[in-house]
Amino acid sequence: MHDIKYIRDNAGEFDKAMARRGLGAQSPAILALDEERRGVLTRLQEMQARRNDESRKIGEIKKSGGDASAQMEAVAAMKVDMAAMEGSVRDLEMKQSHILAGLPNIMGPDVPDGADESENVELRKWGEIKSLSGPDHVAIGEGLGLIDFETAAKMSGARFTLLSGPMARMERALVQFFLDTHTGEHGYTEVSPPLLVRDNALYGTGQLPKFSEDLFKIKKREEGKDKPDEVDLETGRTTMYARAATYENAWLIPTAEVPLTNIVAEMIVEEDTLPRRYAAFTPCFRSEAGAAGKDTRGMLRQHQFYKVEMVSVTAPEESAAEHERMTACAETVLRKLELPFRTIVLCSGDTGFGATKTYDIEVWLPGQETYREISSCSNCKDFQARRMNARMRSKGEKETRFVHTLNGSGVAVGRALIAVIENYYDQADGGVWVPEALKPYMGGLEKITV
RNA sequence: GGAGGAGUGGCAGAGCGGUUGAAUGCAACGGUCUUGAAAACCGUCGUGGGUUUACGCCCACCGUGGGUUCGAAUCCCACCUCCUCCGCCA
Repeated sequence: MHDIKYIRDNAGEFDKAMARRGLGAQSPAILALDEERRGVLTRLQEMQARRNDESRKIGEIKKSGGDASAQMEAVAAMKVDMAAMEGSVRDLEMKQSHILAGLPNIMGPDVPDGADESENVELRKWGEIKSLSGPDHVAIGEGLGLIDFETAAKMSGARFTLLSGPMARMERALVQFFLDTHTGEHGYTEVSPPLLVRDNALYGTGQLPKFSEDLFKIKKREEGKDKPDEVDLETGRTTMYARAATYENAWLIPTAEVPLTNIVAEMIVEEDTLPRRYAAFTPCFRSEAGAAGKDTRGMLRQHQFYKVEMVSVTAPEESAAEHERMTACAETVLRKLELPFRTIVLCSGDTGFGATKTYDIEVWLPGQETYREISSCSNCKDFQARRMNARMRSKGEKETRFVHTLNGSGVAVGRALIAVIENYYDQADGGVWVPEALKPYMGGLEKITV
């Protein structure tokens, strides 16, 4: 959400920032609307002031036993005009906030210009690539009989995976390792948040209203429709989305960023309790509506995956440094896993809606002979805070300021599993070595073999 | 699912339909006192918005949205949320 005052005072700057997002000049329309809104508002308020005055007089007249019917009639006559103006103000306000809520965040000056992901800029590389190429996780996992896409598809459709045995355990081991590292060494507080959230939470982090098609929604069962007994006995199909009759219109979280960031929604936090650092392990649900046909092989892009997420809430002055720190925290777990990675800064065309600046960490995948995203760390500054009204107060200060929020994967568990499988593959026997860091979580197992 | 209760400022908690934006307490801030601090005392102290060069003036906000009224925190309706008890349940 953008500050209309900022746009009023910095229309040129604002339009330049939107131009970097590939948008035309936004301020003329916004400012015209704003002016109209304020014009009507001022006239309405003048009328309200007059009404209040008259009403007060009526009260006085009546108290002293006089006849106030003339005044009462006059005020009653004003009501028609006032109602119209109220409607018009509300209308204009809604139009305005609709426009403002739909515009992306202003990017940092140090974000490189570029049209798409091909123009992202590599910042650093780490690790020795031991296998430049090799079988992908699908071949390896199916060879071991521990990754099963067909069975998952049977019950759930495309973009689901079923892991079993030591492969399932390794996924859990990654989760444990990531969380233990971030809570034990990086100062994050572990959180186990709700996975179903309301509209306003998703609005706060910026997924709504623009990106609803990327999400899964729990729909209320309509009375008389979608009943469990309406399952078609021949096909076994039903149109029912959920049986939770008491819970309606919730969304499955696409990332723990949503519940974690919303912890501070509607709050005024004392500055000395900042930074707040939260880490959570959660499933993530994404419809992948815009990715049809993309990454269809394997478990790289799923409707459901696990992720350990980091969220920081900081004072405005601290967010840039926190961004670097958070990215380093994500890199650390990859270092400990000895997985080769590179860190890039996303160019203007690839930076997400709510971010001012985003670092992606990409891990080397021998099966694809390329680096693929495994973490994304963004500084949203006050963009989300404004939307969710998350503020802070400094010691001794009276006024509040919006906090800055940051989020980053620490890291995506499914993709980390892919990276381990492919980078620790032993072509001699088709097995997968267990990374040193994961051994404590694998009961000391050295290697996954047939 | 059934039956009740409640939503007011940073927090707690009052509030006959007519200067109530809202008592009181706590917290916070400024000051007096003190070597310093505490205590005590005095004072300040909600948010958002419009307008003004400025002092200021004005408007809105007591869960949300409607309604009644000349006038609503206060009355009516709907909704949302939270709490308690019962039932069911991992």
